[in-house]
Amino acid sequence: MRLARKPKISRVRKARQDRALGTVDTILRATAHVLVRDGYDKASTNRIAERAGVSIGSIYQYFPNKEALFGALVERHIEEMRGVLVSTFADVLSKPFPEAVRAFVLAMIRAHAVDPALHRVLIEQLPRVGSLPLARVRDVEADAVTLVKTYLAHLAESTSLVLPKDLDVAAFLAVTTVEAATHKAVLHERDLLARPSFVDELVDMVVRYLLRDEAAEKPRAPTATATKISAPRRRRAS
Amino acid sequence: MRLARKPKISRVRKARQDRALGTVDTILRATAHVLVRDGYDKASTNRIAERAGVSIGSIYQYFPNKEALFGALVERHIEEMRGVLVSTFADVLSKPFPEAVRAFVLAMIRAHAVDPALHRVLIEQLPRVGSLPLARVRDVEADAVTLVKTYLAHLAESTSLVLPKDLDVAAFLAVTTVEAATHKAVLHERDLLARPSFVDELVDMVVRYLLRDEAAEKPRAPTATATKISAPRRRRAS
Amino acid sequence: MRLARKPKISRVRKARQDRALGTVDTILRATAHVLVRDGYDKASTNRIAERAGVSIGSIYQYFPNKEALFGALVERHIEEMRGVLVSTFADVLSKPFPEAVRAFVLAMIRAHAVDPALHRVLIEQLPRVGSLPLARVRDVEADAVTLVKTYLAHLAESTSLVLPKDLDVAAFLAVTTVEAATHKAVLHERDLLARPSFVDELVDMVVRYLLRDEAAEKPRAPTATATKISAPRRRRAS
Amino acid sequence: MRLARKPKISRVRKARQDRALGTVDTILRATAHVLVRDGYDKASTNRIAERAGVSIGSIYQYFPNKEALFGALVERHIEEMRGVLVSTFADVLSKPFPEAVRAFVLAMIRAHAVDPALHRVLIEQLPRVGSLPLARVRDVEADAVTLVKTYLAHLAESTSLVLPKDLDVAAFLAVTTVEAATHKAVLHERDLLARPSFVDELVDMVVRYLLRDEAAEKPRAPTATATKISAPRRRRAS
DNA sequence: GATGAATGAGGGTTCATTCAT
DNA sequence: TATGAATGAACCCTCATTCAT
Repeated sequence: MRLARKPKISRVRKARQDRALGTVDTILRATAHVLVRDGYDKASTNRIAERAGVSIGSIYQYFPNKEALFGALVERHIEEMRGVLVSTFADVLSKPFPEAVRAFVLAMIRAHAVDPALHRVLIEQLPRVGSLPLARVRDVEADAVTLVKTYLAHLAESTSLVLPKDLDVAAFLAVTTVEAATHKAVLHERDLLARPSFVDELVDMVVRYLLRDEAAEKPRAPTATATKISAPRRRRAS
Repeated sequence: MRLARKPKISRVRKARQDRALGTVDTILRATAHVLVRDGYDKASTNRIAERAGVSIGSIYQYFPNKEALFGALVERHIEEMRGVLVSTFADVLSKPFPEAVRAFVLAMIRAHAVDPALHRVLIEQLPRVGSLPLARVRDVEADAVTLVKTYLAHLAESTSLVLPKDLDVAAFLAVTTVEAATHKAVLHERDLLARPSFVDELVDMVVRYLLRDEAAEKPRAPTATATKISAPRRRRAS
Repeated sequence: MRLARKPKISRVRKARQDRALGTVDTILRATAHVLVRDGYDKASTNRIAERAGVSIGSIYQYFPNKEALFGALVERHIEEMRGVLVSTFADVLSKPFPEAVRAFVLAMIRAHAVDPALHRVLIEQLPRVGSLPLARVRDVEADAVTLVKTYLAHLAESTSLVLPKDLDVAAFLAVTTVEAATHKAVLHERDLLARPSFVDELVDMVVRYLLRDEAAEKPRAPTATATKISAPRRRRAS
Repeated sequence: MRLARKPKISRVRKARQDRALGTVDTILRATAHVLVRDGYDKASTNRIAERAGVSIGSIYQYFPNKEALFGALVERHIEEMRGVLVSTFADVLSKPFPEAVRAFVLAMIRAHAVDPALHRVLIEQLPRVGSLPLARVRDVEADAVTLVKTYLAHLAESTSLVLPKDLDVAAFLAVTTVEAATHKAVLHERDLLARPSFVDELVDMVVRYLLRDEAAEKPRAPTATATKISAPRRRRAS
């Protein structure tokens, strides 16, 4: 007979560790932990409360329901990722093109590295029926697309670079490509990700795509470095 | 004991419609329908049975449990997509390079167009904890990567085309890019997808990436295939 | 996906073996087999039908419902046991007392040996809520008690044997003791049952109880061995 | 979601009655009640919860599953019976033999009288497939057999009493006989049980069996204990 | 008769949520 | 505020029974 015994010793200790943190934070951490450890299906509110070292009632003190709880976690995770992205974007804009792309790629990788395990459960297991996780991710991606498009439009106007004509599509492809490659690599192809060529190739791909070279027509254009240099030069030469 | 069952006219009519189809097929269709209409969390076996116009027992006559039911649906969907892909791949191999890429892209779009709504729920909502759904999708993608890599290796040997050095990464990027762009466009960016430039740009991106032109340096290198010609011109002269 | 495949080859073969038997008999055998092999909880009508090599419909052709099916099996088993008992009882009546007891004990053991495995499931697992198994067993035991009582009464009248005064209780105790000891030994104490002393002791117990010795009054009655000998001698001494 | 719950007056009142008792106790009582009233097959967890005046969830708060629930009930019942038995056994050991037997028989009757109706369902209807109910009963009986055997061995050594040679069988028969007779009488033959002769006869049977009188052969053998004396003497003088 | 696909009431169990303390 | 026992709708699944063929 299993009576409700509570040898919650370890639980209590764990909870104490987080004592400094607010209860909300403790709950959110526990949510992430349980989600990663046990998967979405097993992540019941009771289990989360247990892990957090608080009573189930306390969860409902701060979150109206389970969806809101997961929503807050998603929001928080997305914001962390966005933070990494944004802090990088800042100086991306001022860099010469190929370097900007590389910075963008690295930022994306860094963003995905914030908490890959959590990211994975969030993306793969959370029910996306409501408007929760995936929708928020899409929002972020949409933001990125807009940003990139703006950046490209700016480039096109202020430099002589030759860019794809349909900037909507171009920005979409650039962002989608970098995000998808990064995402898949971080989650499922760690060995590919580890190769130096991974970033190089990904950057190369995006640069080659976005940057159309006029150089072909002007064979002698001496470019110091491969990618970086050629690009600028290419623009509306004629 | 089964007493007078309530008429449930629509249910009966629905059932009669599908009478010609096997029960298994009816159930699978209902599963897809409910999944798309109500989302995974609401797709209970009882709801599916109701939609199928069969009793809950009939589902368990053909599927040992719910997971197997969804598994069968995933399998079926994946096979349909794979069918589209494979039937296209056949002649891809014999085509000159850029056309091969275009064929590949179109095949991927067509594959995703088989049942986009279902594809979406399957990808986004099915719990990927078991081994079924996502794993199967990854299998297919892994197959695609292998195929592409083989194809590229073959190209590199039998032609004078210059390809990326790290073919593992190259194949991964090519497949991931095309799949991701296609997937996202089909599911969430129908207006981008509708533009003629979408395919053009996607093809362009992949071709520009995979194909490095030596022609610039070796103007006379006359390559028979169309492949060489278009791309070549692009690269940096110096 | 588990479709209703029917590689019922072995099933069919099994069924053929019983082809000579009537369908009812085949079903009853299958019922016993499944009951013994899988236990009551797993003995579903479908499983029984499968084992019998007939369709589930055929069972309902011959038995109105599951209870009736098990009822028939119980009836049959009880009758077999009763047959063994009765055929023994016939000559018990004419035997001198201690031998009669021994014959009775042996008959009981033989009766329980008819199909111990089946007997066990029937006794231990069949729901006795209705009036089915246990009730029938009790009927048989009640019959036995009556028989024994009659026998004892007859003995008391026609001989000078001294018997317990309360023949109701005496008969009850005698039958209960022999049945219980036999039952438990056959089902759970095979090693005790195998000892020669088992039967000897059981017979001894009953004889000592039923037969009160006049010897006490006749101190010199020299009995060679303790139990065995004293008893016989006791017989119609007067 | 829990909307306005229906009054269910009796349920509430019943619940209030037991409010003092722990929920576990209430559930266990309800289980026993339903088991006795409706039989095992009808004793669904929902029915038990209803009877207990608690929600079905409360059952699962304290018992991991249905088997554990019944297991706890069996355990509890067995312990109660064992308690009665043990408290009696204490002074059995110090008593002269026939009185010890009588005490044993009375203890067994008292033990079976703890809750005969429950005892009956537990013994007759609980599926003994798992390891719980029947196994536990057998454990108790095995303990009794061991105890009795030890007691007899002690007697044989420390007194001049003549006992059966095979003490394994003797102890088995003694315990089985007393248990079976008691069990059947309590459950199905209340009128026999009510007769004073019932206990007398049962005690008589066991004593006669276990105790072999040397007195016959050795008239003068004066045995201190009451045992020897009573037995012989018992026979009808006339 | 025989078949077996289909039926659906009902069983055990889970877990988000409430509320008296 | 915090607690956690209690709640009960709903889920997945089983299986005795039916009936059109």
